[in-house]
Amino acid sequence: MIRAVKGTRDILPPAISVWNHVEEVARHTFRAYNYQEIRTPIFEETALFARGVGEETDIVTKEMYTFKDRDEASLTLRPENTASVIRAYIEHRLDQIPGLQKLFYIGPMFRRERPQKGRYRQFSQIGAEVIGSDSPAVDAEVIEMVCTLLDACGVNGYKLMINSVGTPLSRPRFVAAIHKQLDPVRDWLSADSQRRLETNPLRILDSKAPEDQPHIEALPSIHDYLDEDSRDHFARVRQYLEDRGIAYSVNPRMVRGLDYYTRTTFEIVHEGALGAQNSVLGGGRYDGLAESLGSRVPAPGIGFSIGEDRLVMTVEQANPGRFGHSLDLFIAPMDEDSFRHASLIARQLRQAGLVVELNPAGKLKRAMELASKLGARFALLVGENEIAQGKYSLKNMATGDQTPVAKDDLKKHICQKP
RNA sequence: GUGCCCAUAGCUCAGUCGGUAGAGCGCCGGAUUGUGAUUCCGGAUGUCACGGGUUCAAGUCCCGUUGGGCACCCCA
Repeated sequence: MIRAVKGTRDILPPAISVWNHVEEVARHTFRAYNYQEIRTPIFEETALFARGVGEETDIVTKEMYTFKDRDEASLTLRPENTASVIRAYIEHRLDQIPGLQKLFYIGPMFRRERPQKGRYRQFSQIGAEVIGSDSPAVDAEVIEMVCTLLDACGVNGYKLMINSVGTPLSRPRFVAAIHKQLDPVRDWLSADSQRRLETNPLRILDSKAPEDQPHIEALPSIHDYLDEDSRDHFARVRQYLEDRGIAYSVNPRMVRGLDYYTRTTFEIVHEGALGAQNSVLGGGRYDGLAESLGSRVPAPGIGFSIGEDRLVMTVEQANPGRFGHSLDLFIAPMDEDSFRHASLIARQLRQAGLVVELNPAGKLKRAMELASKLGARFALLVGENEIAQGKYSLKNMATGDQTPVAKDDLKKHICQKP
């Protein structure tokens, strides 16, 4: 038997209805904040991600699905979408369009990791980018929007964390400080952190190893090493969040795994359905990304991405069974003539916007059983008597009440709230 | 990439000391005429994940593979 490949999965009804709901809420929220959708290809030249995400990142060094095209070009299934959006921004000279570019996307990403709860090799992200401004006002609006989106999904109890990671100019000074303090004690660090000291010292900050904790706590804060502009930027972001009544905590240990982040970074975690992968959403500012991808004009930006799989898990837990498919009317014709007659009724009611299932002619008992199993709100019995009288037997499946209704009154009866 | 746990019917799971496969739910059919969700009766569930080994005999013990779960690394 051929099965879905490791780390991928089928999303079947009724689970799909939660996905649709989340996506509808997202689109609605994006529209309110004046974002427009962008769709970029699902694969790109490998160099885009290598340069955009960072040559030394885990994503690039060990998680990408990279393959050779027939002409030997190296292509990669996108592991994230920010680099692609910036590529499109540069390629189509979107800087020439008046105002900021506020773009959102929903779609699959691919990373070859070991699957576990909340982590898949093909997963979906809902994300957005605002390109063309380095104002902290934009940061605050973006963060407000993601909170609005989670609220609209009915997610409660999430925690917003923010931080500033400085700039490519200020960060090396902090990294130097980490080395100065940790190099002498490196033998006492966890094996992972000893490795990180070489590859990405910032990562040591959020190490979970118990033996690292005393050394981490002794480290200075990254905020002590921020340049003047970054410090001012961060203060204003905080001010704007407070103006909006958005609860947050500053987490100076929060470092993100992609090289392009500058200044503001943020993350939302939710305890509950998500196991160890409790991060629902992450994002940050990337003021130098466009130029590192070859833009001749500066294009500062900020963006985020929501792990849709994780958001769906959280929404499902908060509202179990709430987004099921609904069937307004099940039509049960009793014989061939009734079926042909009923098909016209079905067509009319479907055009009127109702969800209608037209059963083939057959035994009424079986039809009623099926109507019940399908969760139909109403059943419509169509037989010789009904056709002769011009009134059809409409049965409310919840109450069992059954009344004769003329064709033109059917919609009115079915649309009545029980 | 590393570690631990797991794999029996569509689903959730029993399966004793190694002796030839079971339950509940669901599914299908029936209980005379045109009425479901609630009754009663009946039926089919299956390469016991796959491959090898030990044994007279393997769902059961051993090895490998694949898949899944959880955690680490890392991230959404």
